[in-house]
Order: sequence, then structure tokens, then C-alpha cells
Amino acid sequence: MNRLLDDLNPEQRAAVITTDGPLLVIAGAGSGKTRVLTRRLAYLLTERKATPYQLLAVTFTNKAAGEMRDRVAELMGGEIGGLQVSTFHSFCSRLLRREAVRIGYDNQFTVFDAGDSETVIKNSIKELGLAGTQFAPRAQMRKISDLKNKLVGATTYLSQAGGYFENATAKIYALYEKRLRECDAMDFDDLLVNSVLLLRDNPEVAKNWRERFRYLLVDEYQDTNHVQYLLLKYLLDSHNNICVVGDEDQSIYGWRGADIRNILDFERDYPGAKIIKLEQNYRSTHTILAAASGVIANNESRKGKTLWTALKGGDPLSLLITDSAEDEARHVVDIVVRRGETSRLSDMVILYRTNAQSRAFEEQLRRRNIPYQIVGGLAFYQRKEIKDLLAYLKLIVNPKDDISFNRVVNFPKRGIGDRTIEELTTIARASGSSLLETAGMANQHAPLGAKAKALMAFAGLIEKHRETADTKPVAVLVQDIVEELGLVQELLSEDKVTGQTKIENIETFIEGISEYSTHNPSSTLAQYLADISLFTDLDIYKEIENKITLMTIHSAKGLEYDTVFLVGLEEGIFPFERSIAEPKQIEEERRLFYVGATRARKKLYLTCAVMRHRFGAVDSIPSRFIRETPQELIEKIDFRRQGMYSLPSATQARPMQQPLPSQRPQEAGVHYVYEENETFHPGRVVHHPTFGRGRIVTTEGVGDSLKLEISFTGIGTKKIMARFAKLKVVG
DNA sequence: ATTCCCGACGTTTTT
DNA sequence: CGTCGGGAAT
Repeated sequence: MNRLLDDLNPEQRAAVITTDGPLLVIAGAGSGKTRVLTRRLAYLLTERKATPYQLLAVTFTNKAAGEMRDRVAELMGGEIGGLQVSTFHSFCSRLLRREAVRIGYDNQFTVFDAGDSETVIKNSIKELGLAGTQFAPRAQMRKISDLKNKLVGATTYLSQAGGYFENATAKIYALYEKRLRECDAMDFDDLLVNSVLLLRDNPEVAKNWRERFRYLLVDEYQDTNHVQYLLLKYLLDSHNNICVVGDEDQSIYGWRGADIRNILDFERDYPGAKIIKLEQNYRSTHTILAAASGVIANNESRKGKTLWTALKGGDPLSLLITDSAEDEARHVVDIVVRRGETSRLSDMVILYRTNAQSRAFEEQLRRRNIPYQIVGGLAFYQRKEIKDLLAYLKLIVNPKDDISFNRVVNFPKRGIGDRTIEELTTIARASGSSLLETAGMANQHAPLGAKAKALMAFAGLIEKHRETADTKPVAVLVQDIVEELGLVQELLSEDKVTGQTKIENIETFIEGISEYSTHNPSSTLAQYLADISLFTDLDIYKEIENKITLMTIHSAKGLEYDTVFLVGLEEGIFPFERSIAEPKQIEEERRLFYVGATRARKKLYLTCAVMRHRFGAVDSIPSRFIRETPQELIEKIDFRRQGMYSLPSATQARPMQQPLPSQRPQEAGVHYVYEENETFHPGRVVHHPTFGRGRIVTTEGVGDSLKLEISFTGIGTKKIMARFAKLKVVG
């Protein structure tokens, strides 16, 4: 008998042993997908269909890739040398570093993260004289990214752009591309796009890679975009051995260019393709599955499948109806505490639509001393102190990286300000060299005058480290830099409190590098940077300590927990405001709900608030997804302070787009200023949640624009927008 | 060059 | 309410 197949159900087994030709595996939530993927790889190896070197498996996150590699290694007793299990991005990065010269890049090119890219876009907009409100850098970035993913280059777009706005975007796009090239840098999209272009324009290179890979395996196929689709086409030899695994109901990255048609049209793309559906769910109770299935059934873009489970019954869903975001958080945390008595915190997760929602929950958890961890949001590598250090490292590896140069040339302070940088930039552009190179020869350029010395010293510092970078471990190099720059003193002098946490972050960073080095003993600084630039918070996330986890639903894909809190179920939040008008986007929101709900093994809580602050007070309408859930599966718990005002029941049927007539609560108890301006006039004593007790000195404006000048005891006077501050009248 | 204060602005999800 | 960028003060 075969230990790789024995404990699989018939469909899973078929997905493992159907090795040749195109195969689509529709893997419902919790259907044992990872198990099938790893068994399939191990099966190909043990049956001698291919050597590890001839297999390519692609996933979306580094974490998933790492887990898959580990599990295959376990199945194979460790003999998987050369097996490529990687993300699309890291595979492309490796491909490009080998072939960079063919497309005019150095093989030590830098990868710009979203922040770096935005800086370049901003600079480009400014340089083109387009600065102003009508060209928001982020919107431009989105457009450029969309164009790239459609394989429309800057030159092409420039020639076909019509009208003022398209022309402006085309110019920004073109300049952005130019600057990226000058910096020897690529953005995330470029990794994919340049790989495809390289394979398209160099048939002999494409042939080499094609002949190498005998079997392709793609995870999360529903999230692939057009460029990724093309990449697979270029890598696929005439053997057509491609197996894609996915679930159209879990396609949640349409906004990033993912094309659900890739999975819906697979059979048309690959004639003769076989399809296997994994429909038995091993994760959730029957109740949870029925709830999720009931909601997703409202979608049209589906291949259709019927998930079933051998697990009968299960707790009903609990719907918590609360007054405000704060109340929502308080009641959720109450339940966390209660459940925490009998189960582990690490078995629970709070999932929200947007990162901004995490704050209220954090506050409550901190107040009650519950250990928690947040995944995503302000990612570790996005923190200023870490980005600054990384900029030093990037500059050491790539002297052309002007963005990193600008980031650190005056950090710590070296007396090099905007004027000097402007001058330096002009000289560098004229001579076609980078900022760092120009700085190194500053004494030859009269306009730099007295600043030449500081510039040359900086360039010398970078140069010195470049020479020794490969002779010592990366962690030691970073430690040396930190000491040489006097960063500890520098950060402490800025601000004692935040400086201390920054120092701790730097220590964590250095520890992380050490750990990386033990796993990759012969790795150079350049290799470290190449890897690290593709890492995200999610990849570092470990479920080790007994902490409750908070994250967005997007981040939770692929994970599972006993207890799941799906919060903020209100129209405008979830489904998100911007998606409400478009049926296609509503379907994606619905899939997101489906992903969130199916993370739960045993118990699912849904919560909503009736009032939520978003630029002032707004009445919230319960999410349509609550209404779409089979009502008999829901147990309603109403935490609203009864009798003060009435809102329709959360589940009452109502035409979707019709907002309720606004009903202002006639509240007793807490006084929110924006509702009762007349209570606030000079002399009144009020209480502010962060500043404490204070006396109103002056008032200005009325209604939403009411501004108060308040003298707080021991803090001094502060001007406060009454609309936002939660002030309580004390006397 | 740097710092500090003010007003404008904002909020989706991420490799 | 936060954060960020611009502009004036030092």
C-alpha cells in the first residue's frame, strides 16, 4: 500500500495521482488542499516522474511556500534538494537576477516596496509641474500598476493616451519608469512583468526554463492576474503538465488585478483539462458551513460546488448588535475573556474588513490586559527606523539607489538640507550619474561649496562599508552601522519613550538577520536584501504564544481557528463603501465574507454597531451579509441600550440600497458635544479621555465646526475640535 | 537648516 | 482624532 495515498478520500487521491496533462482542482474551504498539494509533489518524486529540480510549485505567500516545502521534505525524508517552492514574486526575482543583463539591469537590482514607489511617483508629479490635488500619488500608482498588469508599457500608453488626464498619467508613468531604471530598481509589478517580457523576447532563455520544468503546480489559482497567467504559459512546455488548485469562491484580490476568469475559463484555456472537486470539508461544523454556503449562494460568478461535512450540528452563530464601535469591542472582549477560561487565546481570532478597525479592539484588550497580536497594518519592515537601516544596506549594495540615498543622507543629521540635495540632483542628472557617485566627487563641483565635505564624508562611509560588506555576517555589519551612526543616542535624544521602542525594534531586526543567516549560511548582503524585500508581516506571523490574533480578513486566508469574530458587519464597512455600486465588487465582498466565515472550526460570532464614527457620527445599517445568512442558524444578542431609540431589526428585509431615514438617538448619559453644542460654553468643566479634566476657555464656530480652547490641569491649553473629542460635561 | 505650528486630509484589502 | 506637508519663525 502507499503511505502517500492511504489516508486520502477518493477525490483527494485522484488529485494526487492524475499527474499528466492539465488539471484543475477545485478545493473548497477546509477540504485538505495543502495535504493534496504536498502529497502530489511527494508522489511525483517517489514515482520518479521528476527530480526535485524539475518541479516548480508556486504559491502566493512566503509562509505558504515555506510550509509546503517543509511538509514535502518531511514526506520525503529530507531529500528535496533543488525543489522550487516559491511565490510568484520570489521565483521571478530569482529568474531576473540570473538574466538581468538581458534587460539592461544589474543582477543586484533593488526591489522598491510600495512606499518607495510612492515616493518616486510623488517626485515625478512634482517634477512635471503637476503638483496639486488632482493627481493623488496613490491613484496614479494604482493606474500605473493596472497598466503594467495589462502589459501596457509607458511608451505605448503615451502614444494612445487621449485627453488631459490620460496624458498626464502617461507622462508620470514614463518618468516613473525612467527614474526606476536610473536607480537600477524594480517595483513589485516589474518583477512579474519583466519576467514575462524577458521570456517573450528571448525564446532561447524561455526554452531553457521550459525544458527544465516537467511539472508545474499552482496554488490559489483564483488569485492569479493576467501577467501571472502569461508567465505560466511561457514556462509550460508541450507536455502541458500543469496542475492548478483554487476556489473561485475565495477569489478576493480582484482589486489587485486578479482575474477570476483564469479559474472559471481554465478548461477553455487548456483543452482536455480534467477537473476534480474537493467538496468534503474537514474543518467546520455543519452550522458554520451552512451559514457560509447560504451567503455565497447569492453569487453568480461561480462554478458551483456543494461543500459537505461529516461533522453534525454545532453551535449556532451569535450575532451581537451593539451601539458603537467601542461597545462592539467591549462586548467582543468580554466574550474573549469568558471563553478564555476554558480555551486558549491562540484559538481565537478577530477579523475585520479594514485595518483602521483594529484600534477599538486593541484598546479594550490592552485595558483588560489580554495578550494579543496584530498581523499586518503597520508592518515591521515599514517602520521608519527599520526602513532607514534598510536604506543604508540597499545603498551599500546598489549605489544607484537614489531613493535610499535621499532617505538617509541626512539621517542622522549631517547638515545636508533640501537646497543641497536640489543642487546635487541637478549635477547628477546633468552628468548621468547617481546621487551617491556625485556626492563622492562633491569637491569637484563648485556649487556645492561648503557642503562638499559633508557629502564626501557620507559617500566615504557608504563606500567603506561596501568594501567590507561581504567579509562579515550581515548582522555584524548592521550592528557596526548602528554604532558608527550613534543611532541609540540619536533616537533617545529625539524622544525618550518612542526612541526606546525604536531601539528595541532595531534589536529585533538584528536578531532577525542572525536567524536568517543561520538558515542561509552562505548568504551575502545582496541575497539577504533580495529575499527580505519580498517578505511581509504575514510571513513572520507565528502562532506560538497564547495570544489572541487580530487581522484583516484578507490576511486570514488559509488560516483556521476554533472561534472567529467577524466584526463590523455594516453596510459601508463590510461590504465596503466603494464596492456597493458595482455588482462584481459586491460579489468579491461576499467572497470575503465567505473566506472569513469558513476560518471558523467551532464557533462564529458576527458583530455590528448601530452608530460608528467615520468623519463624524453616522448611523450604520446592518450588512446585507447578515440578512443573507440563513436566519435559523443565528442567535441574536442585542446589547443596545434599550428604549433610547429604535432601529429596525438587523435582519428585517429591506430594499438594499435604500438608507433608513436618519434617526438621531435622544441619548441620556454621555453627552457628545456635536449633538448638544449649547452645553459647551466658556467656564464649563469637561472631561477628555486622554487629557483628563479641563476648563473651557473659549469657543469658536458652531455644530460640526465647533472648536474649543480648553485648559487642562497640568497639561496646558489645547484647541480641540468638539466634533471628534469625546468630551463629558463634569461641571 | 531645522523646528514648530497650522490646516488639510483622510480610510480597503497587499505580493 | 491621527498624520502629513507647507510655510513661517528661529
